[in-house]
Amino acid sequence: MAVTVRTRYAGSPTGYLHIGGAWNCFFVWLFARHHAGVMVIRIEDTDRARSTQEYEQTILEDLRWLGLDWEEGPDVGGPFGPYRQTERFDLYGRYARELIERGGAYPCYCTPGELETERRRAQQRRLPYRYSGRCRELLPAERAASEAEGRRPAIRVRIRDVGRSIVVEDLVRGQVEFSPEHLDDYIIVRSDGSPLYNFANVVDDHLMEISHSIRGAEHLSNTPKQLVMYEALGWTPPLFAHLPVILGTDRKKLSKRLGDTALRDYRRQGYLPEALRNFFALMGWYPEEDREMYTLEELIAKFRIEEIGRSPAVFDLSKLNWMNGVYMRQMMERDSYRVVDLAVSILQQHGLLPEEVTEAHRTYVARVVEALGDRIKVGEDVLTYGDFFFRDVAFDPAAVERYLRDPQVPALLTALAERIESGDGLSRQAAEEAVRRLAEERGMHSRELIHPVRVALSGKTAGPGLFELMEVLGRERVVGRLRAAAASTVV
RNA sequence: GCCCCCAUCGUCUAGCCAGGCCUAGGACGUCGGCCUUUCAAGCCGGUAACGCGGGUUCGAAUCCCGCUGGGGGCACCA
Repeated sequence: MAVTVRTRYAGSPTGYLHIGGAWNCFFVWLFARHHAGVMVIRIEDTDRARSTQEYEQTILEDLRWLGLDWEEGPDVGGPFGPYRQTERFDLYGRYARELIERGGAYPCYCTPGELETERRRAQQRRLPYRYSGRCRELLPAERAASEAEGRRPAIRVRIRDVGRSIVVEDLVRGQVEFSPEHLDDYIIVRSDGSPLYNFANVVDDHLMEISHSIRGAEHLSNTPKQLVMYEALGWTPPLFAHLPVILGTDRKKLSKRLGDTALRDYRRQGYLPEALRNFFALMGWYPEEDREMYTLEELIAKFRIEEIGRSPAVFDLSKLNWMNGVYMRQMMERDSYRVVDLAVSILQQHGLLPEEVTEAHRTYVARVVEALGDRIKVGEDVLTYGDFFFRDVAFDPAAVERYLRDPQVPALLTALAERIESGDGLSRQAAEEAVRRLAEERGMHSRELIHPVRVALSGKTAGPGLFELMEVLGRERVVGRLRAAAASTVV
């Protein structure tokens, strides 16, 4: 039974794609690729108040950046389109009517205000809220009366009549049983005619012939409601797989509100897509017992949805940082131009390089990157360790306090400046020679000179080797900065 | 409150389904050391977990029950 795997990621454009969504989509994608199936992207924008075109764009962009691709979607089209739910409203209307005809749903004329009152009353009595069921068995005359009042009905699915428990067969969780008495008749179409998630999702998954519905565990409790609809419509539901929820350090579900959970922010800070993917693979799943690093091909080959864990996972930033560093070092060796590209874009973001970079700019950045070496774990480290290559020194007060306060420092810096100035050029060998010789002549340990010089030139106590740093900075700037530091510390 | 899910080091997890191979393995972090002009990187070493209580069994991290804890869901959000 060679069933074609068709799976989908359903994103709602109500904000930037966040880490949890990206992770979810990555697993959906791995599954599709492992089974040589079809990956579909569907935009679930039925919440018109919060959805925007811009967000849809950014979600697609971010997924592409992550390295994912899809055969069908709003931007690439496909045989089951459209792939944007707002463009499928007629479909939902049609199946809502069919559902009513089959007795699986009914119009409900209660207004949001009335329902709110019911809800509050239940709350006061400390009872779990359930819909009163007022519109469940309306006579045609009563409907007409409501219509005459100008009421537009919402549509509710009939769930309370299901006399037996509903079992969800979940690929990662096994069988999960829900008793119908805890389920409620649920609104699937708003009074303005727009569908709600649970309904649109069912209609689309069926029409798009989705074979596997892979989504976050927050949807597990929705599943019985959806199963009721599949059955009422006479449809075969897809296979379900509910992925564990990704938690923040506060042990709460990562959400768009929390900030800094947007994939885009990681991109901006200079994280690498390959590192993110590898890191994602280690959340909720572990391809092998004693290994962390995998190529994409390996992940695709090894991916087995049954092996996914069931417990929520905390997003561990420090592990991501480590892994990004590993990939960064690798890239430095194999494709250093990519690190340069990354550095350039980070510098541009911060206004330290113009929009149009010249070959000379790139060459300079390449030298900086080389000097910084594996201190760059994330793109932004170019700034944290090497901003002074691109702008005036911003002195770290603690560094100044520690290394520039000695009264003999200004004279030393001046003396060094003089020697360097009189030499020609400033290779790292020349720099080293000048520094070491001066130290020797003054009868001091070289590090006693090296530290103050580093602070004078970079403003920091940490960074690339001093002599490389001096070479990249060049004679003129080195001399200027040494003098400037000497002058300001005299005070 | 009700429903559902989950439970191994601080974190990601292996082991659990097919109980002994587990004095519980790996990784991140953290701590110490080496290297070193600083910081990284690298190398070496240490730290740290089967939530609790009952069963079942010769034997339980592994199976069963309860408790506790954590998470998710209960919208005319997705």
